Parts: sequence; C-alpha cells; structure tokens
Amino acid sequence: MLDPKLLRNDLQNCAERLARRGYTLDTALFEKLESQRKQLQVDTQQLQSERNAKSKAIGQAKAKGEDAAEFFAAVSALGDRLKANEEKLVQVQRELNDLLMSLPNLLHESVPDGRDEEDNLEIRRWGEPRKFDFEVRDHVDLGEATGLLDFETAVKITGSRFAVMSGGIARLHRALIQFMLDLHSQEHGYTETCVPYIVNADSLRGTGQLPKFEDDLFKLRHEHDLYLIPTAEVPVTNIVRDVIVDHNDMPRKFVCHTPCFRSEAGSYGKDTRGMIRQHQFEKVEMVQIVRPQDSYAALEELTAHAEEVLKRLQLPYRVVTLCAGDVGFSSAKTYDLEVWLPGQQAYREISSCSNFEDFQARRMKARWRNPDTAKPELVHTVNGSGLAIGRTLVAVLENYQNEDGSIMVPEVLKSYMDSRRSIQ
RNA sequence: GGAGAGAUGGCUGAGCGGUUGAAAGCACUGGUCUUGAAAACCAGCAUGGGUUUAUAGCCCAUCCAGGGUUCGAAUCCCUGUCUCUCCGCCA
Repeated sequence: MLDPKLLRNDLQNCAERLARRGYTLDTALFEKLESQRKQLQVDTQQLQSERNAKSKAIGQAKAKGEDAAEFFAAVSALGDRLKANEEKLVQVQRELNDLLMSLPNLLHESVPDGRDEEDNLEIRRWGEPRKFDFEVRDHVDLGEATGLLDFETAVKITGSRFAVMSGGIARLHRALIQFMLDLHSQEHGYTETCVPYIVNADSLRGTGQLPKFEDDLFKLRHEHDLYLIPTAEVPVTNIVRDVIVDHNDMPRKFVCHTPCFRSEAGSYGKDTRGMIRQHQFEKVEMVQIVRPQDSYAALEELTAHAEEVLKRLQLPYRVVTLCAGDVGFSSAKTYDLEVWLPGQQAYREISSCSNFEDFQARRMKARWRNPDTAKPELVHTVNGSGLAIGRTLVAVLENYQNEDGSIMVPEVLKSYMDSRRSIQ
C-alpha cells in the first residue's frame, strides 16, 4: 500500500509516477473520497468529543451525589447524529481503503521506461552457451528418452500442467533443492525456514496478492478463506506481520523451500509444452527484512545470491532490470535472472528478485524500532527466488545433455546424488 | 468432535460500568552518584488517526475481532477467532 499521506499531499506526482507503469490513477475519485473522509471524520470526532465531555460530567455529578438528570437529555440528543455520521464515515473509509489497496507500488527512479518485457534492460551476462555437435533436444524429449519425466500420467492423475518425475530426474530435482538450501543457509547467512503451504486471506493481502489477483490462486473449499501458496514469499514475509522487529535482529534473512501453486489463469496456450509453466512447482525462496536505508543494497546482495546458484551449476544466464511496464504490482524494482535453455535457444526467467520497499510492510504492519527516533517505523522487504526448482531442472537437463539422451550430473550436485555422474 | 479456562502496553501482570490510556514489575531512555561499570535513587517511556508548517498543542480511536446494552464499557450480553487443560480420534 502507498503512504496515504503522500497521496494526499502530492497526488499529481503520485499519479505521474503510477502512469510510468501504465496505471491510471483516478485522481478525481481520490480527491472526492478524501474530502468526504476529512469532513466526516472531523465532524464525527467533534461529536464524540462532546459526548465524552458530557458523559464525564454525569459521572462527576453522580460521584458528588448531585442530580445529573439535566445532562441526560443533552447527551441523548447527540446520539442519533453521531451514529449517522459514524456510519457514513465507515462507508467512505472503506471505499478509500479499497482504492488504496488496489494501487500498485511506486517505482524506483532507476527503473527504465518501457511497456512490456520487450523493453527490459539487460545489465549483465555470465557464461557461454555450450556449443553442441549434435542436435539438441528440449527437456520434454530428454524426459521421454530417459522415461523419467511423464506428463501423460500427470494428466490422468490431475490434469494439464503437472508432471510426474521418477528415478534419476526425481533425485536430481531433490538434489537441486538440497544444494540451494545448503548454499543459502551455510554460506549466505539465511535462516532455513519451513512454513505452512496454506495461508489465510490476511497473509495474501499483506504481500499484495489480494485483493487484485485472486484469480491466480487456488482457493480451498473450507469454512474459512484459505489458499494454497503461490510462492513462499507469502508465508515467509508474513512472519513479521504485526511484529516490531528488534533492530539488533536486522536484517532478518530467511531461506525457504516450498511447493508453489498457481492457477495460471490467463496464460492459456502459453508454455504449454513441458515443465516451464506448471500449476505446481518447487521453489527455494530468499526473503530479507531490512532497514529502509539498506534495502537497495540488500536487493543487490540477494540477486547475487541467486546468481551464485547458477554460477555453481555452470548455467549461462543474464540479468535484466524489468522496465516500468513489466514490474510486478507490489515491487518498486525487480531484477529477473534468465537462464539459457538450449532447447528453446533462449534465455528464460528462473528467478525474480524484488525490493518492495515499505509497500508490503505497510499492508502487514511490519515494523522495527528505529533507535534514532525510538519510534516504530515500517521495514523494507526484499525477496527473490534462489531458484525456481522446476525451471532449474529443465536448464540442467538441456544444458547437460549428451547425444544419447543421457544427462551429466553437474559437479556441485554429485555429493547430493550418491556421486552419480549421469542420469539415463 | 466433546467439556472447561483464558486473551490487557515491547514482555510479565492488576483492574467494584463513571477523570483508567489503563496499577505494579521487567525491559528501555535520560539524570544523580562513581575513576569507570554495577547497584541504589529520581524522572521519562503505548500505538494508530485527525487537525496543523510542526516529531508543539488540541482532539478521536484502540485492553483478540465484530456486533449489542448504556448518558457512559477493559469491565455486562451475543457471535467469531485464537491459546491452554482434560477426553475422543489420528500421521
């Protein structure tokens, strides 16, 4: 959520900054609701103040044993007006809050202009795509060749956009999870965390998936509003919801492996082949809770942590800064890591690292006590995938393939794979 | 699933329907004392919002959440959520 005070004091500027994203802020509506709110709130509080004063006088009169009858009528008369005012105020505040909750974050000034992913800015590349002296296969063909990746059976069990892995590929999949958790927890200073995969609506509002993106979620049939998590970001970041974090504990750094569930509504016909876009996939996520002044350094650090995974796996990748039109709803700035996929002859997203500044923190009331002011202030939240397991698996299969369809095991994974050298 | 008990400030924990935003303790901050520290003593110390140039004042709200009773609710009533104890079931 944006700072309501900023919107009130500098509405035009906010509207211009939101326009960079392609978002049109209805300034007239905001101003109308805001002026109504102001009038109603001032009036209501004035009436409350009168009521309090008179009720207090009754109490004092009674304490002295005096007759308080004369006050009674005066206070009763206030009652109806007060109630009517309060009801209107609540209504306007609700409308204002709905509007506020639907506004995306303001972008950091370093975010490049642009409309969509075509305009994203590549900032660096690492690794040379391997030259193959045979015709490369994509991961679907490789999975078929080894018989260890089965989409048809998954369709029978559940439906489209699921996969069944077995044998060496299932093992490789698990090895990737272990490797990433170990790297981030042992070398990058993150606390390994295990969280619920089902969350309530408050948590989803906190990180920004609700109220706008309910269609992207799997909602459970249950007496309460519960959802499968679309990313570990939701449960992990909400650890600090309604919490005042001790400044000595900052930054808090969490690494967490979870499955992720996404309905992929609106991506019909997109990436229908293979494991790139599934309703269920595993991900290792990094989340940092930091002081505001540290959040951009944290974003660089966390992005480097994600890159380190690709470097150790010897997978070529590039880093792009998302342009204004492509940055997600809650983010102020996002770097995407894109891994080289020989089967597609393209770089494909494998990690997304974002600084949300105080946008999520304001929704979550996640704060820290600033020792300089002694006041609770909003934290900044930063997170990123480190990495998406399914897509990393795809990248390993395609980059490490042999002519006979077997797969070499990356050096860093051998210790997680009983020293196996290849999968076939 | 059944039966009880409970939810109060950063934490622990008092609180006959009427100056209670809330005792006390801990923690924290400042001060006195001390060569320094500790101890002791003194003082301060909730959050959100409105108004405002203002982190000054003034005002409003907040004792799990939402309703209700009342001139007035932390305190009474209803509903929900969560926690704890016992029983049942269970990986």
